[in-house]
Amino acid sequence: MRTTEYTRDNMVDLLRQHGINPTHQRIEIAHALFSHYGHLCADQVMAITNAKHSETSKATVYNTLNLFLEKKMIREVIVDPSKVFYDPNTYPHHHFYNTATGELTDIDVEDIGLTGLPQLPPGLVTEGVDIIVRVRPSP
Amino acid sequence: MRTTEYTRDNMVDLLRQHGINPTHQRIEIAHALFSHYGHLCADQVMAITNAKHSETSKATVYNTLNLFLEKKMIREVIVDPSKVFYDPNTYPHHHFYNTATGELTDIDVEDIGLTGLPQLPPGLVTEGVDIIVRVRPSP
DNA sequence: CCAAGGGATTGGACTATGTCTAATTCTTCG
DNA sequence: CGAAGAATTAGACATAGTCCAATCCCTTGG
Ligand SMILES: [Mn+2]
Ligand SMILES: [Mn+2]
Ligand SMILES: [Zn+2]
Ligand SMILES: [Zn+2]
Repeated sequence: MRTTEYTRDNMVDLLRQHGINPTHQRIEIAHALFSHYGHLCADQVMAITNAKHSETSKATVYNTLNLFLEKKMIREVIVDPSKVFYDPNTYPHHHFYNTATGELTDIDVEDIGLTGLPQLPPGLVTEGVDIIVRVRPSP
Repeated sequence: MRTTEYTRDNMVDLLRQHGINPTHQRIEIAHALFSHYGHLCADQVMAITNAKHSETSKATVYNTLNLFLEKKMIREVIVDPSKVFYDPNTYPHHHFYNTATGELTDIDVEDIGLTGLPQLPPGLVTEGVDIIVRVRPSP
């Protein structure tokens, strides 16, 4: 449960906390992701940041999203073979994916119990566990 | 545990069992998927079916993979934003995904216990649950 | 204040996966 | 055989994402 206000000033702090130099475009992109608080894909981020009148290029949108990922300020959700979703919620959680509408909904990890994962072969380490529940409108 | 031999004749039966007219190209593609018994992507399927000397076009590879999916003879695994993997194992199961090598490994669903999934909103029905454990070589 | 340097941004070319279409070929069956 | 329908095909097309060299911008030190 988040109560923070997603002002541009707070975005600056957030960027700094992740070791990211807060430039104008980065602040706008962070603001788009966090104020919208949902699961956006790159073209939606681009549309939102360019909605008013400022210009942010496609290259910068992708550069920035990949930088945010690298610095773990956001995470990606891979459920659709044709595009990546970017998720401002980096707290571990899972997803419902509505295959008819493309809508993603969070599932709190507290609720979930997952047991019986096999031992990893030696030399491997777990990066994360993604649970995706694919849903669609009943017929 | 599968013990079937993946001969072309058996592929013909398998295609018929799924209501698919067994043509030369479809038999070859099914054979590639099932004899390799792994998780292949479209370009690998195409490379394998065209390895000897016969010709199967890119359009046919995609047509056929999508037909197999539709008829539920195979399933798709979405873990990499840049390509789909096709899985001849349609028995419910989950996956390890090695993000360094791109390798997918099955996790038997018998082993797994999953509890606490929230109730679905009315009007929605579950299509499937995918658990992906992303792993990488230890540092 | 200016100039230099490094980081950030940019347009546009490029790549890769996947789709579409219209023409062709193959199969089935009377 | 000949017609009809199904399957295959080459190649154009769509689209997400990457790459690159040129430019821009911001900091800093003289
Ligand atoms: Mn991608
Ligand atoms: Mn498998
Ligand atoms: Zn989420
Ligand atoms: Zn599998």
